[in-house]
Amino acid sequence: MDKREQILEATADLIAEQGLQDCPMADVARQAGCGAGTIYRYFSTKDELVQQLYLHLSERMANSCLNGMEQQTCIRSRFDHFWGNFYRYMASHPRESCLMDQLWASPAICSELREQAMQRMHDEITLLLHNGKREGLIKPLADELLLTMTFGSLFTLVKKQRQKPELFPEPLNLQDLLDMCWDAISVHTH
Amino acid sequence: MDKREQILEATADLIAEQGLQDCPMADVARQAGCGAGTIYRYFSTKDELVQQLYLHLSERMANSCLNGMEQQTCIRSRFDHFWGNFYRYMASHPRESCLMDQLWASPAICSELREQAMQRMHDEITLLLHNGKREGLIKPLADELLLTMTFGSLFTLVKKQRQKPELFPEPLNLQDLLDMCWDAISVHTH
DNA sequence: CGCAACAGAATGAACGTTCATTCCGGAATC
DNA sequence: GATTCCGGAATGAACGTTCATTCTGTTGCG
Repeated sequence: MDKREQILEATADLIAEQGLQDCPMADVARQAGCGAGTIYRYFSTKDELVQQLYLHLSERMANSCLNGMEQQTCIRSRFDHFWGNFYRYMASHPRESCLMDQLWASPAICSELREQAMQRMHDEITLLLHNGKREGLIKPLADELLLTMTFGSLFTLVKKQRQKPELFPEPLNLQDLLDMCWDAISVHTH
Repeated sequence: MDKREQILEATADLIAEQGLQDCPMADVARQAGCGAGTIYRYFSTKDELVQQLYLHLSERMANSCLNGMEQQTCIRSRFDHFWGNFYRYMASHPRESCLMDQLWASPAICSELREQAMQRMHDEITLLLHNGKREGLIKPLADELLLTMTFGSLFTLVKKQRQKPELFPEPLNLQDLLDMCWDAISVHTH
């Protein structure tokens, strides 16, 4: 049993349930099944604990998103594969999605840390967009813009589904979502 | 000079600058130019202060978004007008955008409050989508889905521009953004 | 025994809230 | 007009609580 891991898990559970601003160390300790002091053997500070949790989560999310990418060759399937991975991971991991939501909006995570954690995903998608633009499939707009539009819409959608599931009585069709994202950034020939 | 307004403004400034979790009442009082106790003459609790601030902001945002809508007739111009209003308001009000970002992700704002504040905007856009679908211009998908995709992409984009302006060296073309959003939800005839 | 890991009580700083007091403007009285 | 009185708005020091962090004693292992 890895104490460090247990503490990270406990923190994740608590933040997802009670929110970032209502997550006392005493509760983390209880949930992790250890004393309050023990936490400080693994993390020097509460801030560091939260930051490490963020890195831990990002790593797992990036792995999910990149999983199987090497097998995809055509631009559109790479696009669908990547963002499909992203959506499925988020939708099937409400705890992680809830955490990301809170951590992403919090000043507790500085922007350097945010970038570092997203680097691999960012590189992958930038390459994809670059190739797509060269082939004339994708609109000749800034990478950051194309990326943010796609990411933002899927991320916000997952969040809304989590917060108010009754607004989405029947399960969404993943392909519909990917089509919407693709239509947003792709060139339409008439 | 309206004290209540002053306190709301001070709270807005502080949350935008220092974050929701670093906004002590003592600081609010100092920024508002009044004693700490005075705040409690206008708001029974810190939570209520934050909630009232949220309502205050939502009201102004909704007014901006709906401004001039009655003059637009065709679906596409209504769409562009509404989301153009939204984007321009957010992009030109970084403080408000930053606040919305934090308040929207916070458990301090319960979902009833969130809905109440957004009702007018929600109704307007739902009607638009409904008409668009009837005319065969818009994909026959759930309103909530179409709405969230558009909202999420623009909101996330504004947020990213605010957090890392250096990623967007030249100003974005609003029409490009609206085209992307429209392409995402509209039917493409070949 | 020696040493590291651990638990949980103790500590003190930070913060939301309260409340006794002060301040201020406008009636009321002469 | 001058003076007194009064209500409620405003104040900020003080209080009690919460919470991150530290301290101290204990356990378990070599």
